[in-house]
Amino acid sequence: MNYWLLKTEPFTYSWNDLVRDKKSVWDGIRNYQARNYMAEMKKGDLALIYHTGSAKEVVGIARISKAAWPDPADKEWNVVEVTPVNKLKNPVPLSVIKSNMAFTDMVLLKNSRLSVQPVMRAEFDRIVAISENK
DNA sequence: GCCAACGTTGGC
DNA sequence: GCCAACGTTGGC
Repeated sequence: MNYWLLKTEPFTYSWNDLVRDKKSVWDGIRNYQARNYMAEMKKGDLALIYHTGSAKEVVGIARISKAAWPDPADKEWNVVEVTPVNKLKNPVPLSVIKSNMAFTDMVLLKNSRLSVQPVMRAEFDRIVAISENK
């Protein structure tokens, strides 16, 4: 089981949109590194959903409900299907992640522009723990 | 609104 | 193959 983080601009497509839609094809990723990570995703993997822009916080957990397949709009690229699992009890802001030593190696901090990224299980668990203890 | 960091493109 | 120029992302 692998863990991931998916970024989205909430004005474009938010966690609430995902909940409303029940599932969503995660498309429009046009970055080779991100594409490669998408190709590694397996059905059942979990992904943190992170809001960029003015939000800058992890808001929920989604499941990869369908592994990567070529984007019908441009077959050079991949899409996956994601399904919401649960909203975090409290969102975990980037500022908290930045100030916590447990996350110094997190891709979110080291490569802030990557919109699809792997997350260590320990990081994933810590984010969930922080979200519940507030 | 600015700009640092990063990725891509294209001339050489 | 190098790298300057340019474009994009996303935090501040």
